[in-house]
Amino acid sequence: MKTITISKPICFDITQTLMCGQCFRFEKTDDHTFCGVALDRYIRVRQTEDSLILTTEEDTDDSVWLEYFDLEADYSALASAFSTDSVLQEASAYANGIRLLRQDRWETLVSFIISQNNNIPRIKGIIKNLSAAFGNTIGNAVDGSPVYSFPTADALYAAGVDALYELKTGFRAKYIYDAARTVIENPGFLDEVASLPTKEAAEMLKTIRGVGDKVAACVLLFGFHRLDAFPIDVWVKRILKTYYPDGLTPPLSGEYAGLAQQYLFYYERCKNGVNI
DNA sequence: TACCAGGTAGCGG
DNA sequence: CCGCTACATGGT
Repeated sequence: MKTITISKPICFDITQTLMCGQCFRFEKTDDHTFCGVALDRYIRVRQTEDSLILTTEEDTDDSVWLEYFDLEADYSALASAFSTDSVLQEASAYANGIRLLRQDRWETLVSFIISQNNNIPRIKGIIKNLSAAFGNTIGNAVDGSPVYSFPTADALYAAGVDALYELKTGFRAKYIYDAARTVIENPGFLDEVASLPTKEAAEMLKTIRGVGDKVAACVLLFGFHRLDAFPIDVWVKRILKTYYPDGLTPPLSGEYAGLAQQYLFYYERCKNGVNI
């Protein structure tokens, strides 16, 4: 194991970034420390006044994590596009520590299939159980318990739909299985999605059973770093109804609409006292 | 008990 | 092209 220290850029907060609902594999262990799995590695991350301190395996260097946490982008510049909108300005002032992670595509796809009509604690539980059952052991947590990678498509396909159902995935079991079948039958599927403009990419993702507009938008935003993808869930629906009766107009329809969405989503949930 | 949770497919109109 | 509902599960 080794420890990496990264000087903390402005507009970065580890708690906001890991608790804003974009990822499901981190647990908070104290005020500023999180443990979890990213890029098939077990990591511990802690934020101090001016640094991000990251403990991980020897086989990665700083650049891997700079990229994963998207620390090289100037979020203050991105957010400046929102200053024309008073609601969004308030949300972004509150949530401006969020960074849009560059997560694994396949994991993001399955995770957001699981997310449908579900709540975040239970989504995390299902993903943990799936990983323990069909992932690979990648090390041990601080308490000694084994840590597992997210299962490959091959592993989930081999497991079969019944085994997925056993892990309390409910009606989503057949959707997860269909996603695995899709990427196995067409190994270039996710690359092709990545090559398409956002709208066409969403249509391609939606050929998988259980992937609709919202899941596709989340997969594109969190797994393909498409900052123009705009997921509309129950929270965003309420926000739109209350503050945006005229529908999606800029900046909610612009090239950074997805970042705006995350600011609004996180702000609204915190305002309503939702603990993730 | 009924309703909700980062929704979607399948149906009838 | 709507709008409506079943769908698994666990928490409140």
